[in-house]
Amino acid sequence: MEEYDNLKLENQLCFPLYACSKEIIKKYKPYLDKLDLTYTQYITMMVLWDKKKINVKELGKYLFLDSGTLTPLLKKLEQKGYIERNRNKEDERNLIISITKLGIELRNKVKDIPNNISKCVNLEQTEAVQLYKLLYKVLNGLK
Amino acid sequence: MEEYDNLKLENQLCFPLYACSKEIIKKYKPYLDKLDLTYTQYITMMVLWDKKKINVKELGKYLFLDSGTLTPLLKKLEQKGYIERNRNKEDERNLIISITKLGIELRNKVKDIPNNISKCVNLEQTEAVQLYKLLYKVLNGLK
DNA sequence: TACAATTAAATTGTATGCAATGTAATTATA
DNA sequence: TATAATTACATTGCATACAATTTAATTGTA
Repeated sequence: MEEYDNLKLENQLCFPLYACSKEIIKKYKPYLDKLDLTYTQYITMMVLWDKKKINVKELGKYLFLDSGTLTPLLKKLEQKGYIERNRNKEDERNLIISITKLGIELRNKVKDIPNNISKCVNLEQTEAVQLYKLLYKVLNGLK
Repeated sequence: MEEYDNLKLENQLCFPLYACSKEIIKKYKPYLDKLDLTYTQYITMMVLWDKKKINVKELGKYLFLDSGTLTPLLKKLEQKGYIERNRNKEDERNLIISITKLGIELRNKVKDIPNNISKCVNLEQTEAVQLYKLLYKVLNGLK
């Protein structure tokens, strides 16, 4: 082992994570472009399809994003009519994001995306599961 | 399996990739901040430490980045004195990036970063290797 | 050899992503 | 209860990312 081997790009763990993430997100683009959605908007809608109603703080926890990213993004989703933004009457600090009828309908238009993306990723089912588990182990174990 | 289960955030493979990548990059921040480097600048330097001289196109292939990202980034690294930017005399379209003495010396200052990051990531050595292999399998197999 | 096609960077425009700061509402406490 | 501390979101500033376009240099070809 040479002195600087651990500083080689091909010996990093973070780099393939970073590259992989970006390259797969690019694969979403043709599908999301048709719906005028970005990847970040898409995963935000995923949380909304599930939760229907959630405040920005909670949403940020699910998505690993902060208000600096979410505030403008949520305004855009509101403009498109997929969500509503309303202050919580009990605690005006909280902004409650709720999905609209149009937002719920959007789900039908993205139904096939996950399958199409799976086809791009050349992994056996067992490998995909393994990768998934390892990623969540890292994500939940970071210190 | 419900109709929309494949649209749940927790059933995506790309999302943990995306989140994991970002969260680990945040762990680099305190170390890189001290050196006034960003993560992207850091991995760019990794290629330069290895190759000494490379044009933008080639560099982009290694890093999965295009000239739109690299051009301003390389100008910043030039300002900091870590690289030089010179046109290839044989083919003026090519911009040759070469590492400077200061750039080579920088390597000594980042030597401990990989070890420090490894400590943040709660994986056994075998798991890390497994993750690494799966990531490169995805990266090289994307279609 | 003119000129079309290709190539490599640079530029432009849009959307993140995040640290740091600001603001307003709420909570804790002296 | 006045005010200090905390909290949630918004704003600002900087650095990516990347698609699309432009520019300049080179190559291919009629």
